Amino acid sequence: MPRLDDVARAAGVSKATASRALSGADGVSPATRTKVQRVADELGFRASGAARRLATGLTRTIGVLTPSVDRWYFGSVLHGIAHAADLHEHDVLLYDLGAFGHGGHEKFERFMRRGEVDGLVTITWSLVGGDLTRLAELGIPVATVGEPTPHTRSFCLDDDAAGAQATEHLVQLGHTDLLHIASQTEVQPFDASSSDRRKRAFEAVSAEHGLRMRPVRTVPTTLEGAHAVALHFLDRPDRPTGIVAGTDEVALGVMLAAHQLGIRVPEELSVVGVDDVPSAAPFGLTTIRQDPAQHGEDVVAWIMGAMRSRGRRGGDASQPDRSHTGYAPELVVRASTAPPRP
Amino acid sequence: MPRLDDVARAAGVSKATASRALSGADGVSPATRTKVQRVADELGFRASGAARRLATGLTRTIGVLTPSVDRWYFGSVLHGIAHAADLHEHDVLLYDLGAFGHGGHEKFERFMRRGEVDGLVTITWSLVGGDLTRLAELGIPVATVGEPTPHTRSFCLDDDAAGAQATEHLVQLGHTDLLHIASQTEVQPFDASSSDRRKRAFEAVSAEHGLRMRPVRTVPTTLEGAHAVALHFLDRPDRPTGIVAGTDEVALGVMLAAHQLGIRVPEELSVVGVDDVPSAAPFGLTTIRQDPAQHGEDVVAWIMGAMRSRGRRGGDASQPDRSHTGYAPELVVRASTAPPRP
DNA sequence: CTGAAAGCGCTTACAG
DNA sequence: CTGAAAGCGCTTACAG
Repeated sequence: MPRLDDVARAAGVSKATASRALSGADGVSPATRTKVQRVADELGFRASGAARRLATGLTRTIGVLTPSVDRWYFGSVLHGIAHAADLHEHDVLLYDLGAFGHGGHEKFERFMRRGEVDGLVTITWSLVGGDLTRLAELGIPVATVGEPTPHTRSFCLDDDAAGAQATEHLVQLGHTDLLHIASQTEVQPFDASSSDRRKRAFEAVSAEHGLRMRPVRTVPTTLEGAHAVALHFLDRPDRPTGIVAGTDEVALGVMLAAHQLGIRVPEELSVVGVDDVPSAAPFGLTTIRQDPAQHGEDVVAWIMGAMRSRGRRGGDASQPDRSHTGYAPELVVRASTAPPRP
Repeated sequence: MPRLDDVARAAGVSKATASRALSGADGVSPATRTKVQRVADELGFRASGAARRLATGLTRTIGVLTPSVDRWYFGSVLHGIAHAADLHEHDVLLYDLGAFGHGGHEKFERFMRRGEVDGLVTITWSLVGGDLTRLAELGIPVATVGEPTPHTRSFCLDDDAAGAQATEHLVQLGHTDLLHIASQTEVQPFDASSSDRRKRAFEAVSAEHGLRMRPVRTVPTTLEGAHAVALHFLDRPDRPTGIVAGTDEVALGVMLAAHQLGIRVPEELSVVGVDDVPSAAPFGLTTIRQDPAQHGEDVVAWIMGAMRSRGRRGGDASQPDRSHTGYAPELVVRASTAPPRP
């Protein structure tokens, strides 16, 4: 593996000049730059990342802390992050924390001990407020996607609007007897999780329109979990005419249970979800769309900007940016919702 | 941020001793070690990874090259990798290559240019043989999960056995008219992709039992893609009595299409998949189970072992291990398969 | 525009 | 068991 020194020697310049020529720094004559670059290519030179890190203090890496990678939302955010990081020539270091309390916290501590990154994004649900505070004190840009938080910059769907929009869609269709099925949050990070905010929006709209107030059901946050529970509480004559599910997975599980119980959707039961996962369309699920991959791209763009401004002002100059971006929900009407039957 | 030097001074020892005490190297008196550790804790010392990398040449990082993170198989493998890497105190660097030809190759080149890892796992479909050869020459342990390959160590489901088992299950039930629906492989990396091998096994079993030979259909590898295509070719009187789908996503898409066309499963159509995704159970899908997270854990375990033996023998001593591990498939019978109606 | 030199913060023979 | 010193391979003031 050739070193910078080899390139410099072969090009007949000093290490300093070779370094500048290769890094694109200015103050190098065009001729010299071209020559150094050619020699570097010929030799197959690849600068040592470790040496560069040590010299510059920059890792060119952004860290991701997530509770899961094998679920649609998290995978999509991660995809967006990876894509955007690549555009900025940054690597992504993945910390898959797993469920909180199931080894997640030890993994978090390990990150604190040895994770070396220039910027960090945490995908919600794995962290509590105290953790986020510690991260925010790391001296690097930190952002959260999936939940608004007072401790860091944050990005996510406007859950209040999403919950309201889903509920209002059914009210508009004429429903007066609705049930909200919330998906379980494994950890309660801040004052209100996404799930909580969607629930409250449902309740507010229900109250506003004077709907029958049924107690909210909370189910596991997977299709199979929601399905198992729905099989029980749907199988009774006094069931509602419409269901607002906290997520598409839950909605799909409910639809499947309804189908298996011989309850026709939407004739006898309307169902609306939140997410617009890829399988929502073939199942004809009416839902509220969000685009997590876009959120992932946006969070990286913000981190890159924040890194630049910190660099410029030499550190802890101004207050860190802890603003929140809420994405507007978009109702997608399909075949799972209709007016209630008289 | 305190440096090793600060710890050493505060503990009244040299940097060398402090380093040895902290790293757990032997040749340090117990008293000294304890003292150094205590001082390090008090000061909140965290060794610089960059400096350590430069001095040792080890990154304590393993790289993952994958075509996707937001699909069940890839997410699960990644989850297993992350978990096992954590156990070994290694970080994971994620390269989400995306579909080959859609920017995937440029990302691969970027990895070759600046990815610094001690071991590498590539999850199939994103790489072609030439790429794998280059990776194998990197001088670090490289393994592939998802496809057997001659270029590296590899791990995956025994696709031949899986395809045969699925087909034989339907034959055993009495079916003689089957259709295989294969999922599309975006790139054809080696001589036979998973999809190809499942297909060939289907054909071999069909021939062996003298079944009607229908041409294999190939569909997109998502539920929604398979669903759209199945809507067309299922809607005809001469449809088969049983379908062997290349994956659960495809099988689920087919079941949904059948349902929408008024074809009852399993009374009029049996369907079997491969994977056992979480939603297979609630949908009652008969399938061939595999456990990708386990494959991810195994591949990391192998990498750790390979790193140790390279270290021991100082480099390119013996031939690199390019063996293959095929996992035995496991048939899970549910409600989507039954004897054909007379 | 270019170069000599110091420095980033560790680890590890080598000597004692 | 411990320490002084060299070395890992870059970058970046500083001087010219």
